[in-house]
Amino acid sequence: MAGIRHSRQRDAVLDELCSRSDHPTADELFLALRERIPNISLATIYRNLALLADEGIILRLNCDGVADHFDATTSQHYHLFCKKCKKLCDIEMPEIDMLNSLANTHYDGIIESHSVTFFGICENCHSNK
Amino acid sequence: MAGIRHSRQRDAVLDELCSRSDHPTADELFLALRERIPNISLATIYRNLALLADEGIILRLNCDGVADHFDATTSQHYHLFCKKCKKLCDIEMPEIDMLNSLANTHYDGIIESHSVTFFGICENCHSNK
DNA sequence: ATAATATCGATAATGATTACTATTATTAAT
DNA sequence: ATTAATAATAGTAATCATTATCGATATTAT
Repeated sequence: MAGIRHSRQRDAVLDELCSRSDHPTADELFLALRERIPNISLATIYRNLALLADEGIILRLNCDGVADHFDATTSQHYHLFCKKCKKLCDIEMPEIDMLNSLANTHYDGIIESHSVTFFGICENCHSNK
Repeated sequence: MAGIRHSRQRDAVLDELCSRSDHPTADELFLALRERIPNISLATIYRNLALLADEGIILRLNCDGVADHFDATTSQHYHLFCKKCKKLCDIEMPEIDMLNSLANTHYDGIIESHSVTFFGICENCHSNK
């Protein structure tokens, strides 16, 4: 929150995102936030999510085709996209640093970072089977 | 091409994609293909790319926010998104099988596959520095 | 050659996201 | 606390990638 202005709407966006463990889309946040702030605009949600993501305060999760999801947990973790419930779930595991160096041994460019998404079945769907 | 019908347009889409080493978007293919087939429709490109991807004949590459890219090389390789030229480049390296098993040791669901994208600077941009 | 079926081109529709604008709120400086 | 400068808001229009629709045309199995 370094040097970022505060507004009721901006604070509410971050607050709502921090309070949930799922990874809502802008539209899902919109539905939740209009309970508190009835006339909040969807554009305001998008604007603030973009700003917070640019500042590194939240994460923007891009999962193919569908709307972006957002995550207030910026500490190291990975995500799994469950093919049953179609949700993004957290996988807490240390960063796989060797991926970058491994790629570098096969490539003459500069590998700076990577993004990994796992696919399969989440804990919930698996245990409720 | 098991059991798939052929048409001038469909063959041309696959042909064009196979002939290039970049990873064009539907629109980029559209621009190239209308040289050969002046009245080809953008919808036809999209329709055939979707079909070919569903059949596993080509790959759909989803890179955040922007239009999907397509790749006729389905053999194992990874991609790097170059922050200088903003292009997707191939990284030829064997599949990192241990990623799935590593994730499984940290997670109680079922990890079936993963997708990795690297970020950095491609060979071209790096050597032309 | 014919009938059944898939594909085509053209374009409208959709869904996610961004841009625009007049109004309102927040901040920094008096 | 007032004020001036600046940023954020709501509401909505616009954009961009992609998909759906539909009547006309092409492809395939018979």
